[in-house]
Amino acid sequence: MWGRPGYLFAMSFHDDSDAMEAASLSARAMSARPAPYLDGLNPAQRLAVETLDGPVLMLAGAGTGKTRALTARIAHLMSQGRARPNEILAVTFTNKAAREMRERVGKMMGQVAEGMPWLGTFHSVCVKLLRRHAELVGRQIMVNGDARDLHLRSNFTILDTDDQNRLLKQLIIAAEMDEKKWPPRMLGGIIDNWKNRAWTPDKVPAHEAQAFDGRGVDLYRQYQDRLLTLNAVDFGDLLLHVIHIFQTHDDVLEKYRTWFRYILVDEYQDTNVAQYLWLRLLAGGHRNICCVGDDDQSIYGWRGAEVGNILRFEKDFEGAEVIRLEQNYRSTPHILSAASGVIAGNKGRLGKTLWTEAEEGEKVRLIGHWDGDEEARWIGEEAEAMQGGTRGMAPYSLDDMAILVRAAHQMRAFEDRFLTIGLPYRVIGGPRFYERLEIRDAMAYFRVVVSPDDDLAFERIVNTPKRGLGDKAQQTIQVMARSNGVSLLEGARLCVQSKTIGGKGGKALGELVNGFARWRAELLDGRDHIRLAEEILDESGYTGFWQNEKTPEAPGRLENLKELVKALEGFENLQGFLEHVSLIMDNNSDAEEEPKITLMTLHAAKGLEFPAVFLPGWEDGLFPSQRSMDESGVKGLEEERRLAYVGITRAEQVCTISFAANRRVYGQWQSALPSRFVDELPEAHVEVLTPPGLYGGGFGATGMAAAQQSAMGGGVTSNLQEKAAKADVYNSPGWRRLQSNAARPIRQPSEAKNLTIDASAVSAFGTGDRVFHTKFGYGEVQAIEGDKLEVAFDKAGTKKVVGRFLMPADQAGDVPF
DNA sequence: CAGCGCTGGTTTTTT
DNA sequence: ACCAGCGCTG
Repeated sequence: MWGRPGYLFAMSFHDDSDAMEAASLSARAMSARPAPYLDGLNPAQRLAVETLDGPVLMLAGAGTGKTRALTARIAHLMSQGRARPNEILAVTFTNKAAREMRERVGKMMGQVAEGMPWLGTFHSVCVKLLRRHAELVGRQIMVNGDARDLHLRSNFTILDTDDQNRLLKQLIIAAEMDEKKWPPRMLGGIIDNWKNRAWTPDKVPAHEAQAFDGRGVDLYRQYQDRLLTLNAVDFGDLLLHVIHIFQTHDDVLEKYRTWFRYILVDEYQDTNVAQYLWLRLLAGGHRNICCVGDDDQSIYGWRGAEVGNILRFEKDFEGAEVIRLEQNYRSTPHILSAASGVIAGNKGRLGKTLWTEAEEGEKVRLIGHWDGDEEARWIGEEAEAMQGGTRGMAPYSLDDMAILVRAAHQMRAFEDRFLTIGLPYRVIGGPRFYERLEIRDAMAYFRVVVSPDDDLAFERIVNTPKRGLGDKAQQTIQVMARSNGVSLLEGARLCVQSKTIGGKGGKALGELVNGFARWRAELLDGRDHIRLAEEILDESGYTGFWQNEKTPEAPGRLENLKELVKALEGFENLQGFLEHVSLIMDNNSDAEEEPKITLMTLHAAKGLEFPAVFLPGWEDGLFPSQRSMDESGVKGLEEERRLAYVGITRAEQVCTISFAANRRVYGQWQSALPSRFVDELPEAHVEVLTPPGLYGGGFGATGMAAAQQSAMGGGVTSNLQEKAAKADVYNSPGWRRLQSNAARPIRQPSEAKNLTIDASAVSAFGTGDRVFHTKFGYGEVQAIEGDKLEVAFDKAGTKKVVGRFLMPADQAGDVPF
């Protein structure tokens, strides 16, 4: 991209030459030749890139090229000689966003991006700062009557939620509270909330004092003390501690204010109070801060994000330049208009008008269904049909399609349906890689080897795999450790030595303790850390434990463990790995072979785009979510509306919204009205599709059959109730409009049946065969109907599944009894 | 210590 | 309807 001179110039940032010198050099270099990174930017983007001084708010609507502008701005800062790569602070929320930005700056500038150590998530930047200044965090703590001055050390560990909960549980039990009524997770949530608002225990306001049975603040303080003694922090602390350091050490703050000449913030609408304070502190000197965001896409209020931050930007940073990116490069006019129509229902927006030069394209498609199952069936068929091109549209690959749901449980209906018809799909979301049980266990082993004092990690794995060390034995270890003032591992060693724990458990514990001694010695010897990691997992019996496990998840877990060991390659040693893994590792998407339709929540879809998007479940109560409205009133509703906006604006060409009149909710059939958001869609941009059987003669035979089927399937609802439900639905404005707009049926029901099935997979099984399914585990074939097999799974019950998702059980490593 | 049955809860999720 | 987490029993 950049020619040779630019590249050389860029490299010069790495030497220690004076910045002013660099500036004039750069000015000359740049005036010689236009800056290629400015090419193709529209006027607004260009303004956002070139307005370098003072506070800038880049209001970037969906699909308006904000990442492009942001990266160009970084390139511009560097090539103008305004800052060296290491003097730019650029923060994002997710590792993914950080990685993306790094890559794009890299492409633009050559290797310079490698030299941007301060491009990262809020948390990773804070870790870096905190490791430098850990000793500034500390206080006096009373331990057994003595006042002890404790402070954090720079090799502190970062606790995951699991560690956190176990710690809180101990505190709650010690406080003699009923942990049923006052669960640790709840306390964790409260404390998290407080930390999001940058409240240390002494700053929690009085009106929150009754939290957690009036003990919340006290337990919070104890928790913080406990963390300090463990030389540990949680995620919230990363920001909190840094803020505290900045607030109490002017010299440190001043140093970073000067050092970070320019600050860039991505997704500013998602910042919480703590992040906001952090930014204000750092930008307080020169105020060269550029925040990028879109108030209309603020969907994380429930976890502390403050839309207010972005709404208040001009007040907070006086004289701020607000630049709107409004040209959309993603979606068709119909889709944009539909999205704009919906979001217009919100009050107090900063306001933007998205426009596009794109072809008009398809209208947003709206379709109502009798129930959730039928909705899933219809979307499945539509997705199949769209691969070949249907309704006069171009063909789409499954990779180009996504189904975005409000709540994760909605995905089930689709998964069931897709498994039945053999439509390949992929689910995005679920637990992150490093949150998985087996990964945390493995990491706990590594942690104990690296820091033998890590009691939380030791506790986690002392009886995993099972070593015959129950509560009793573990308490004995605790007592031994505490009375000798040593770590749990050391306490365990003493228990073995003194035969306080004997028998089978004692023997196993002895082996474990010896193991740790051996691994630690090897670690200190500088043994190859990948080998060492494998050795730890094998010799501890952890790998073997999963090998013997016959659950459907076991093979996957072993796979993950391999993946974990592979990830070690990127690090010099175990210490380095542990330091970064909790912040850096995310879902690594394995290389995909075959096209698949994507299934995910609306939240997970933010920032993504797809040519064709399905938005099912637009029913009041589900979406907007009743709970959201109950708990947060109008604010909640507005956030839901933004979620709708995010959903629609994910679509590039085809956006299909649907709702069902009846849905099984917690096992009960419930009828629902179409979402109020359906009524907010501007009619001119919506085409109403006709569901199979619903129209052309009122509630036709097929529709009724479907209704009865579902009623029978549910086994609960009477026909009368069905009719009542129907009447309700028909009274809703959305449904009435749906009817009045209903176009004649365009689509012939048969056109969707064109999926090819691997014939060999079907014939490969016979009744009575043992088979393995990656999701349902092992089972036995009960019956074969065409391409579908009825399988009685050992754990998952009887399901109808397409043959291609099955493999013979013996090939899956099943040892028959 | 493992396995079973009971209970309660059930939006969204990052770091 | 379904799952997770807990306590009881063998």
